[in-house]
Amino acid sequence: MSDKGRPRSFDRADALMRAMKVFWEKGYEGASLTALTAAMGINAPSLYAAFGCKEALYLEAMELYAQTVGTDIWAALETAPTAREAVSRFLLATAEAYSQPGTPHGCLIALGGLHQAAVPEAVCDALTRHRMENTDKLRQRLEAAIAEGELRDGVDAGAVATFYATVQHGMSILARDGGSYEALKNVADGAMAAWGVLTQNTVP
Amino acid sequence: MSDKGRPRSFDRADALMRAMKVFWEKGYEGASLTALTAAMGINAPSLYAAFGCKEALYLEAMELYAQTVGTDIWAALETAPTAREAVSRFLLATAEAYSQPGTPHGCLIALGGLHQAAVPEAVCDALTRHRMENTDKLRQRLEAAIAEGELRDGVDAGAVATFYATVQHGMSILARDGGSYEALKNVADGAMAAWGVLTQNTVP
DNA sequence: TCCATTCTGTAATGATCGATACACAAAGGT
DNA sequence: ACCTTTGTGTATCGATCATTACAGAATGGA
Repeated sequence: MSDKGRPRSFDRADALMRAMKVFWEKGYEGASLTALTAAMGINAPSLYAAFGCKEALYLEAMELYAQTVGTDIWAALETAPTAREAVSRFLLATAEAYSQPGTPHGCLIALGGLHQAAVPEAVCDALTRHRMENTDKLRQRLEAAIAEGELRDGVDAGAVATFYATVQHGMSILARDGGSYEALKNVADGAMAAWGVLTQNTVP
Repeated sequence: MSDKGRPRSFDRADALMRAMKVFWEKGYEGASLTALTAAMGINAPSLYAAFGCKEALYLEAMELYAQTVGTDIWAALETAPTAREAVSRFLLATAEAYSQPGTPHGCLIALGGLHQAAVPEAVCDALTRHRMENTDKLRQRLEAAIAEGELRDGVDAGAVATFYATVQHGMSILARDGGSYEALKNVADGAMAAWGVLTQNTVP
């Protein structure tokens, strides 16, 4: 029913990926329609026909980021045999991703929507929600480790998860400031240095 | 020589403080001239006569932030008797400042200029430089501790400083996401949990 | 008192923003 | 071949952005 009319002359998925990179580098407010259409190789009306509006395009780009770049980073959480290894690999994957040449440094989601006034409410909310969900993934992995007996019963999984998520967010800023892979790895190692003490603490 | 002509009808320092709060909450790009002049209680020509342009106003506001809010946070570095206590107090002061009711959450400097394209180059550079200088303050305190014998000779002061600065940057994002004082303190405690291991490591 | 100087408020500047009106092109269905 | 439907390119929309012309108001100095 929808294969009538003139066919689209560009690859929607490819255009979305290009838009994602622009948003990643410049942020929502820094990515002008002019910059977006130039990078996507299309004109404004095509963008609006295919994606709705800038806000909707951003939300799609954010999801694409989460499902491509994000997946690389978070995959370790589910494949590593122990929680400690999972968090360690997660941080090292972060260090690697954030210093990857050819892509913007730091995380689209961590660095986006930090100034409410500069961004539509829905975008700000979606970004905050994503950050929360990521913290939650860490927490769930830690809780699984408690259930499996790797970690002591009573370890505050939420607190530990918040700590590692926060370190990762800081790594985005470090990456934006030009921090090298070594600098990022150093932070990852530093955070893992807290593991022993953190997983000894119990909820009071 | 300059007390000729019609006197200024507003308090420049007060207006700058109000502008600082707007930039703090909204960021450079989110703070429109309309919002700035409204908060400052003056009209655009008065703003331009007193501060030059938006970019110059931002740079002044940033310096004011560093010398007021910033000083509260960094004071501990110089007053605490040991480096460990200095860093610990620094992180706790951060947790307190970033959750202070009545002020925007998180740090103006940590959260500013993270998207180059959305901000004048000079602003972006000044913010990055400030973040670097802050890391340097930590490093210098750690090096002093090495010189004094508190820390082992060979501890990588730069690496430890980068770790704690990065954690603090992450705390700004946590604060923006509504993280409570308890959540922020929890991160501070987590970072301090790494102290023992970090200060055992030596440069290879 | 009159002038030079500086500030204030109104109102407007050109530039850029996100978003579209419109006419034409390219496809399928009949 | 014709109609319907949808995408494309040009050119433009009103809104908002940062910035400023301009005329009047308020001061000190002559």
